[in-house]
Amino acid sequence: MLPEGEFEPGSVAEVYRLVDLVAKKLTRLQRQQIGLVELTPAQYSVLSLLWQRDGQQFNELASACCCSPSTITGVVDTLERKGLVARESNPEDRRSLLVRLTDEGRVMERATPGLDMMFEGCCEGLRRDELQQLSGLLSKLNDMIP
Amino acid sequence: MLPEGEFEPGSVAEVYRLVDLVAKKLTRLQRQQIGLVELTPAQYSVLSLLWQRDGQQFNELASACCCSPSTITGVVDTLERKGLVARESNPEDRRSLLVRLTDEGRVMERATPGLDMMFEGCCEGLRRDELQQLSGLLSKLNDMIP
DNA sequence: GAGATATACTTAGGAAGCTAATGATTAGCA
DNA sequence: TGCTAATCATTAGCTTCCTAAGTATATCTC
Repeated sequence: MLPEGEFEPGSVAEVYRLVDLVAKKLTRLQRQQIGLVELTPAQYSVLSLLWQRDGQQFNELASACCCSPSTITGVVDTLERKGLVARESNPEDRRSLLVRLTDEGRVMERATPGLDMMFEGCCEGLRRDELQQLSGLLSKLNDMIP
Repeated sequence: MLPEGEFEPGSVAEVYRLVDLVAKKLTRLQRQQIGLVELTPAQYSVLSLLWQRDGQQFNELASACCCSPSTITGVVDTLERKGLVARESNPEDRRSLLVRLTDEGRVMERATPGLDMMFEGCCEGLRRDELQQLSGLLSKLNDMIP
């Protein structure tokens, strides 16, 4: 949620405005696609992490998703209600729980379009090398922000 | 909320992951600063738009913030409760309302650090020309997404 | 001018996001 | 060993965000 102010060109504030806008637009596109299988972006993110590696702790999921642990509690609640995921006690540390996919949650992967599919054709005006450059700069910026 | 998957380098999906991460991190920084004057990022965005031009319609604010009109209804409700903003009927179109700053809302501008201030020093590792390049690429990408 | 269509805001209901505080468990250290 | 501090998940209370449906007003079309 950012205003279209006049910013010093090349300032971080200007970059923030654009980054925020682009993120919101892409999320909106993603929401449309993902909605076809009754998932929200947040649910998709958590499932994706589990498809990569099943059985993760709440704090792992939170830091990967860049949100607070209490948010993950809520998303996992919803996914559990849908029967896609289950809480399991962690034998190594009784403070923590592991989130694990159910059979249904595992099957879901095949029914769900990947991110690349969702964004296909949405920015054909950007050349390959421009996308890579963008990727590189964003990655560098990302590493610098605490 | 994005997983750290393995992505084809230079794909839109990879750019999305990074854009989303950077946006969240910067918003988190912003929230800390803005919290000192009891504002949320969404409230700050709406106030910023009004500081630039007072008396805007809900749909203008919504499209500038890239969110739905009903979200603006909620944010304006909160700002109104705080006495920073007021609803005013629009003489030109009786369907719409104008959001206008109160005196208190106007004064707020001087008490609030600008975006540039908030992000100062958060990415000194990025050169001036890199920031401008990033800005340019993001802007180009932004124009291509519906 | 009357009816259909479009636009502007609100409401309802739900999900996602935050912070701060709580309860349980573990780790550090004196 | 035993006390303190840190960590993990949850809860409570709010704000923000969405979609879909509702109400009021404008506009278009015949």
